[in-house]
Amino acid sequence: MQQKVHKLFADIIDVRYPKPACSACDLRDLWCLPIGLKGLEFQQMDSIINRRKRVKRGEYLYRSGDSFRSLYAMRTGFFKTVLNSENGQEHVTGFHMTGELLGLDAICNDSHSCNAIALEDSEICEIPYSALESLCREIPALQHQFHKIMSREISRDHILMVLLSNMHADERLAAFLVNLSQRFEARGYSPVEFHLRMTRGEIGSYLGLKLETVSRTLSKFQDESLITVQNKQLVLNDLARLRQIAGRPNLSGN
Amino acid sequence: MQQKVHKLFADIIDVRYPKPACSACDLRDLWCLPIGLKGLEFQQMDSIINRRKRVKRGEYLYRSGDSFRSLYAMRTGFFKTVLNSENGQEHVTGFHMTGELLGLDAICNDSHSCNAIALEDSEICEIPYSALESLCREIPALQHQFHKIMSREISRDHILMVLLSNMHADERLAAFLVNLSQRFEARGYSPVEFHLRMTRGEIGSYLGLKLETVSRTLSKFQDESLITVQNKQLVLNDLARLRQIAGRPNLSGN
DNA sequence: CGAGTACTTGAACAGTGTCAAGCTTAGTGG
DNA sequence: CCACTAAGCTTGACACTGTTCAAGTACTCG
Repeated sequence: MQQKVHKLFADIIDVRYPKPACSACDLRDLWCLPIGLKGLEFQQMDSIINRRKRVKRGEYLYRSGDSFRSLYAMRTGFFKTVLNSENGQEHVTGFHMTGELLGLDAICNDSHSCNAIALEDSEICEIPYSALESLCREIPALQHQFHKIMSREISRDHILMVLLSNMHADERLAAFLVNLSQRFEARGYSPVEFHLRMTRGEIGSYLGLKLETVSRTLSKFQDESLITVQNKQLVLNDLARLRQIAGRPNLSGN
Repeated sequence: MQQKVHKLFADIIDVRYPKPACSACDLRDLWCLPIGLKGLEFQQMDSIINRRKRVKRGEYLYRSGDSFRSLYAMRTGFFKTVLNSENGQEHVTGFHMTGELLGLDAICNDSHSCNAIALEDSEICEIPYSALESLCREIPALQHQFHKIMSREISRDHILMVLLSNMHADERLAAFLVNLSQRFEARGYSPVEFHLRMTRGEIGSYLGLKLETVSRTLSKFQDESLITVQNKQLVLNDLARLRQIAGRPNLSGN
């Protein structure tokens, strides 16, 4: 992640590795779990997070079928989640960055239903689920925040469903780029210049398009001077226009 | 709802109208909230459900923008939820029947983001959300069940996203019919003969197809003797084959 | 530096969408 | 109870977006 605009506190907590502390974590400003907690409650939250994992690029955080024990809060890095269907096809259900919670879809089955794969070297806080449920019974603010996070995931998916049913290739791509832009900005990076961590094929899978269509549409945007793209390096030259093409401003919030 | 196979307890609890009792409610066998509760806990659950609503066909249970106070558990009937996007378009995000919980997507915003509209006269248990959160702190089984329900909603949406990105019109339709069949069966109705409560346009909106395509595909299925369709009355003549066309067995479970 | 992966671009094709016309059904009011 | 009307549905012809297949290029990583 280059082009850092605001300095995050990541460095401070890195020295404590491998024991993270929610109280010292900058992700509180995003949508991570501890939003709204106070003094002592942070310590309780810290106490249930037993370790931080490092996941290298290409490695799996969990696989479909793995038994479900923990949720995972992203500290740094970039992930994709992939659902593989019967006929061997893979489908990307999401791209995930700092502050997001992975594994929510596993609660209902007691086992993971998708694969979580790092697209760059990443750090993860493992949150044992049963401990989290216990703590939610003690700390109403944590409980509420957890419910909000699940609810937001549902809302996001509904918006994505609209995108997948109604929108044309260029609208989908524009919405995708605008969404990435917002999310980078919320994390203190440039909203107009960033590095795509996924392949064209992965973008296509996520947006319901073939990789050739993604490639062609990016080329078209470049011809129209909306973006400058060179391999995975991307500059958004006309965010306003991209927003307009996307139609709906938010692909999936945050 | 005709073609009832197993008799439900609906009649028993109807005489108590308007005060429902989870302890006497047959929906426990589905995925409603009180799964796994014991004696006294049922009474606690009953005590927070303050009233049962009747919603007539065509009426709204809630609208996008309404402030969020309660979740709604469906007792009887049939609902659609509709997201309307900026440009005035409507998009059906789900069809909902007995035992399902509506309003989960509203928790994150404190206001509803979609419209819930009855497709037939329905009865609803209103569950004040703050009371539910309180009770979840007291009853671990309820808490866990609530989390499972939200998680399942997320899993479903992911599967629907795969359907919307990858599958052809006939595959979508087949998956849709198989899913309806399963859900009717789980509720004690015939899995092979039922009444569609939604229009072709609503099916199309949900599946990301135009109503003409839905109509054509249904006609095609009929020509191939897979189904018999007359207006909204439907018979599935070859469920196995439909399942095969659908590819993935579950569109959205239960 | 070489091999494999990722990407770009072209041309032909297929599946849905669009537009239009006519038909059926359900609901309303006389 | 029947006639009327609006809404829903079916079907055809045609257009168009995105897919498929293919070939060639450019990266990336060991």
